[in-house]
Amino acid sequence: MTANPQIPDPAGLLARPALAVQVADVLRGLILEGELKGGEKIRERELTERFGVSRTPLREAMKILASEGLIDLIPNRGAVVARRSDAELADAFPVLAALEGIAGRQAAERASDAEIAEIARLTGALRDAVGAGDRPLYFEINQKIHAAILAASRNEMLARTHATVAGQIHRARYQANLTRSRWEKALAEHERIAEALAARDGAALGTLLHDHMMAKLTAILEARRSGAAG
Amino acid sequence: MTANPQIPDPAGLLARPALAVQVADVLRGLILEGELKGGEKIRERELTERFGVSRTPLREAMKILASEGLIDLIPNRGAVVARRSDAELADAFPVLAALEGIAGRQAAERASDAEIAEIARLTGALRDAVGAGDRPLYFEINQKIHAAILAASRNEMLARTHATVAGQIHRARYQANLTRSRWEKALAEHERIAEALAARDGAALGTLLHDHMMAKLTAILEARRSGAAG
DNA sequence: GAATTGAATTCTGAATTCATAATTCCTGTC
DNA sequence: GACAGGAATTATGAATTCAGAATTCAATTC
Repeated sequence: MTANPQIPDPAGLLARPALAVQVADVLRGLILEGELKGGEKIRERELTERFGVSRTPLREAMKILASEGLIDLIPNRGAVVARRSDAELADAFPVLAALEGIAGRQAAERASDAEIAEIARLTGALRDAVGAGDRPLYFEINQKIHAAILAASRNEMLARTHATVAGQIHRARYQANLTRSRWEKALAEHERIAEALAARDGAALGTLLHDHMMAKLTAILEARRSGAAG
Repeated sequence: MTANPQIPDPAGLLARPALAVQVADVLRGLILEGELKGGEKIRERELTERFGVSRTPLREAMKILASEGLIDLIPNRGAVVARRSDAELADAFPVLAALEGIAGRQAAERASDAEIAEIARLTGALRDAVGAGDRPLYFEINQKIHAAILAASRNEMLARTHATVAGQIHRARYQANLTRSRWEKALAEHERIAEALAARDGAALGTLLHDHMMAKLTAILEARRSGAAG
């Protein structure tokens, strides 16, 4: 008999995740995909009908997303999809850059050879996407590379933290209507990143990833300034 | 008429936070204060009676804390207070160190003179606490200094991210049964931190805070290794 | 015709109820 | 006496219900 009652073995063999967690995942997807836009009000009734669940798990899911910063809860008035100001974006990127920096340093130490090869392959595909002028494909591969580096860092806490911060500025990253010159610079940065990883040079990789992210911020803010607000 | 239904002005003048959020705050406090220990099972019934609320807001609160990583939800078996392994601690500290590093860099730029003076004052109090051999006081002031630097960085996203990561390893930080020599080294580090802030030397402050945090990790892991596990 | 007040409707907040899964304890058997 | 099986109890998951706040719309007055 333990004095502290404990769960012996989470196992999770056939344990289905709670409905609220599933709903949160779907809702998060809707927000990240842009189907629910920033500033938009969230109607409980509408979503319960859409998902076919009652209000209880939906409201629990909304609490989860609010704690992630994806939506804002306003007492007695429901929830709205969070809208990030330029100032908040500018604040978030140094945080993301620092997180990617550590990810790079740890990935250089911990990545398997297979992971390094995969990232090299993705970088090649990125070059092809730039050559073909395919922006959606570029964004997709770009995201895969960053996710692969995060995974290769073998740091669960880092990955979770990164995902939370990145989620809050996710949509902004696709607003960067990048110019050809910025696009090619970004590709060059990615190729140096792949090289540093292949050489397992953690310090260089960390710095490259950090600077890459900060350059992205500059590009996004410029794009926001030139293109009129949405 | 907006196509996107929007909340005109959150205002929040007399808007009380939702009961679930209040419950989450209290529960978080219980976990951080150590009243609910790692691995301990959370009984809904017990807590609803203690807080005088129904299960609904309590369950919403538990979803919030789970998304913060403070508790683990096990489907159909309730929740347990998360227990962090040494490996997870070792993963968390580089993340925290990086976050404090940016905090330092931004605080050097953005802190008001009053904030700098306050941190200098707290550092003096820290020296007194070391002189008096008062460890609880030392921990308290130490935490206030780090919080003050975070606040001075004027970066809400950074503060929130830091709080989330720090919360998950909070209790471990007080396990560091620090030796006299480590204690005095930490104090010296704090005095250099205060100096760098006074000089508004962001690069130095960032590095000092980063290294300070990593040194703390080393001390904690050593303390855990020598002292038997709890 | 515009503005303000008040009633009706709609939505959110929280408690309660119902269903289902897990744990515990007892009984019977080997 | 120990182990296996099963019933009873207890806890969790989710839907429903009830209460209260906010929004909307209409009516009245200036």
